[in-house]
Amino acid sequence: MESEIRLFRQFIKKKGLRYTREREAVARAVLARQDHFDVEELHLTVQAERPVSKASIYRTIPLLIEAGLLAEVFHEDGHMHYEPMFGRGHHCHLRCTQCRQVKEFSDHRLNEIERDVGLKFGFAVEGHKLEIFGLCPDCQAKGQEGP
Amino acid sequence: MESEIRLFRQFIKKKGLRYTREREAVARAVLARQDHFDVEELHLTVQAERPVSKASIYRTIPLLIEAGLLAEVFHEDGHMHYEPMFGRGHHCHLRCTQCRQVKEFSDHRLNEIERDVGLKFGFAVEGHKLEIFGLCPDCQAKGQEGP
DNA sequence: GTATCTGCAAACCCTTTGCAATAAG
DNA sequence: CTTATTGCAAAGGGTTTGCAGATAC
Repeated sequence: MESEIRLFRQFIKKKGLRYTREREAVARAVLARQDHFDVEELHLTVQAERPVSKASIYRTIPLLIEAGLLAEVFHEDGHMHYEPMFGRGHHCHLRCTQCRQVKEFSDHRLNEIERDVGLKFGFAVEGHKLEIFGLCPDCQAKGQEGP
Repeated sequence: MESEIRLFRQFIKKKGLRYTREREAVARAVLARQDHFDVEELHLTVQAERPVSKASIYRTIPLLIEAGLLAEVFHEDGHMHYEPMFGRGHHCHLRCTQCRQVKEFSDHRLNEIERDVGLKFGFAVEGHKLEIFGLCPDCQAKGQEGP
């Protein structure tokens, strides 16, 4: 984690910005998480270490994304959800449409599809987002026995 | 198109709801489109035939989605974008991150991935959303010659 | 005739922004 | 010291909702 923090500091400095306690606190909170979260949750996590306003959270998020430490996952329930990029390879999401739990997976065939589609349309592909949705085992079971 | 309208009418009736002029106007506007659109554009399209408030557009959208005539595509620029499902097979999107144009494609390997991931996690898969993004040929060219 | 639906306008919620005070370098 | 950054509170913009009048059936 410390190496990512150093990276973030370098990134901030290189842009001619100031490395503030608030920015570091947000970065640390993001790196400490292993799962998806929204701004509300991130704000609470950050608060545990240092009082930082939501405005600053919102202003720091684009920096973390540009620095490669954070990524938008999907917009749901009227707000954006994020995930840390700390030492994790690219992966996709499998979501239960009932209980909303999210599983992660990756599949090499996606790289092939990405390459082929890029070639076909002449695009310089930068990445992809795949989400598969359905009912998880638990919700399938509950669905059968009734409410 | 008339057959889809009939389908929608059946759907509405079966739910014990009322088949109003407004609902039909929104359904017709959706079916008439072949491309992506947002609520603002849909509202304008509907208005051409009949004055319908935005509130009614918003209230009708979930019905059209449930009826299988409409689908959410992605949330961008602070609002949701939709596409008609009128007689079109499932497809995915290739988007230019610069000019925002969207191409459609489909690939059989996605069905395989969907099936395999579902089996691995025990999910009853309902569908997927794949978006590949990158630079379209035009924007690549413009990028090289400078602004 | 009755219950649902519509339009309007206000409410909501997430996100962004203007500004004076504060802190980084 | 100088300029960027913060917190606050207000503004913004998409979406939802309460309510009285209109409409489907």
